[in-house]
Amino acid sequence: MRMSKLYLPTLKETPAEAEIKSHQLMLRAGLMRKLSPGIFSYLPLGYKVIKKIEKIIREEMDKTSSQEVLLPVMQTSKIWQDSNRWEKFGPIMIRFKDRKEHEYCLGPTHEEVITDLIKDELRSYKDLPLNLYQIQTKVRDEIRPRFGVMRSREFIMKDAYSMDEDYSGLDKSYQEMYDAYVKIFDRLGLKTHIVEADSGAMGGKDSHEFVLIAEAGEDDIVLCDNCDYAANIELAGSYLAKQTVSQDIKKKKLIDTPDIKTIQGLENFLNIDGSQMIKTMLMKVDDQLIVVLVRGDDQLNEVKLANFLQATTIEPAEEEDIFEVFNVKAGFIGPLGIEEYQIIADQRVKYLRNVVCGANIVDKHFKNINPGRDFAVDDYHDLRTVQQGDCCPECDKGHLKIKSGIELGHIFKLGTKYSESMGATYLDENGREQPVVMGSYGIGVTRIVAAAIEQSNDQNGIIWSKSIAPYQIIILPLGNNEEVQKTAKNIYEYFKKMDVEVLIDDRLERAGVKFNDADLIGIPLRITLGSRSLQNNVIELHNRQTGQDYEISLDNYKIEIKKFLSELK
RNA sequence: CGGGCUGUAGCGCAGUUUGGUAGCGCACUUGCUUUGGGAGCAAGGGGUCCUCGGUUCAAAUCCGAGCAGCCCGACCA
Repeated sequence: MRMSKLYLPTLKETPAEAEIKSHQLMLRAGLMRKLSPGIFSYLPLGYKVIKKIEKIIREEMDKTSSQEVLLPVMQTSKIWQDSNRWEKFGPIMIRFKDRKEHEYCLGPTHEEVITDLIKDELRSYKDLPLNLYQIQTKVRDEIRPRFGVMRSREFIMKDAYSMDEDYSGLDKSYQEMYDAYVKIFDRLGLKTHIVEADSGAMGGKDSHEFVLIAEAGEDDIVLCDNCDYAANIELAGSYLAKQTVSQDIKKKKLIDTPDIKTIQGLENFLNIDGSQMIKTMLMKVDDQLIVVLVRGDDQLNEVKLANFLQATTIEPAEEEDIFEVFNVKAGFIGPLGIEEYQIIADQRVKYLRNVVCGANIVDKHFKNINPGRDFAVDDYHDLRTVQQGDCCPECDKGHLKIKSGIELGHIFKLGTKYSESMGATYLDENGREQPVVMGSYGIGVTRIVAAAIEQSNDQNGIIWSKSIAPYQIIILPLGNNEEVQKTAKNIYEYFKKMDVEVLIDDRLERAGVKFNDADLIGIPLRITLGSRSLQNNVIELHNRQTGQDYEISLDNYKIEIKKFLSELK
């Protein structure tokens, strides 16, 4: 491609709206432009990168038993009502009506469509297993789109759906996708961690995320520094030391805590650590009020609580509810004397002795409170969010690190959630009707572009890996010496003929402009030639990945550069 | 939805406090010079100053309402 013809508007200055590196560079390098918040147009260079990512995903998916389809963006409300998600998905779905007043949405995901698609065609266990995938734009009315393409309202996603007779079939399908994902991310040159994850709104059982560690990531993941334990913080297990409680049990005491409503306030006022307190919270769990206790220095993990209670919605209770249950405002609430409500506590609460908690009286707390003696707990469970430095729940020896990462892929075992509600069944060998057992497998295509840039850039711009670079070679003829122009063109034509993706900067620009743009757009190999180098019968080669420079004789540049091409990462 | 900030040329911004001819840098056009890491000089083009309303002889500037964008939070692949 000749750069004089390429629609590549690069920016010298960083747009003010872009916070993170990838967002800045995607705008500056002319990969995309914003239409409105979270909605982008992809320009030739950006779209070329997207197509390369899609190609790798396609190739690896086609090696599995999955087959590509294309499903609609515009979806009728009916299928969403069938799966009971029309209400549940909430405002994240863009909804609208057609001229006949029929309701539609723009697909935020495709479980419903795929289930609807297969339910009329699948008759027999002989039709299974089946695995279909698509690469499609999804639309979600995100509360707050940000970080460019990282959290956008329109994004391209590869999603696959597996359908099996039973759970052992699902396990196989899941493993096949898991293995394919490992290959895909490897080929993309992305160093991803595979972490245990929560299946969240999608529903289902096992789940893994493929996460790239990056400052800009929105996902917190937990890694052990000793073993290979890795999990999303939403479900990372909490280590519970073998407890020996030897402390004497002291007598309960009411104490004055004027206007002290927070754990930190109590720490300062009483000069006691948060670990010697009980934090009481009232949660609204699927419209039911439940009292939840954690240690004062712990944070409640709502995902763990939701999973334990098999709840779909969890939110902090309203002020009125708190008053109704405890007869006091937040800040002084405690678990004593509220037997008519269910009390659930984090497992670490069980081993607390002589601690502080709210007294359900304004400006008062209790001292020397002991679970069991002073109040009853209906259930103890792991409900706290793990913290940096915690002991590893897996190996017992290592300590946990918390890192932010970018979620690039997510695979779920859905089970029969959708097939049951939507009637996707088949007849088994005994002629009995059974729901199809499903799995769901997503990869964020556009997000990968951003992640790749986050992983690899420097102060001059993007540094693409070989597999997704829009072009492999960029040729910079400097000056307007005719011999230079002619030679550059010959080299360009040669690589074009060899099917190497090559750019030539034939613009009437100064050397500095060409160098800077070449760096900015991150092409792995740069060939420079000017009258100076031509006099010595050489061309200059710069490797963007290693930063190294070479002089290569014009007589054997074809072989030499081919070698460099094959050595690219 | 709550909190904070911002809307002035394609981009980055000043001007708003104290009302009085709409500016700077980059980019763009033309000419000359220059030509190996974002050139120099000269001449030029480009504005509903977010919108609507109000105050005033006079509004980018003051007042009111609205809209949009960005950041933080809740939420989320």
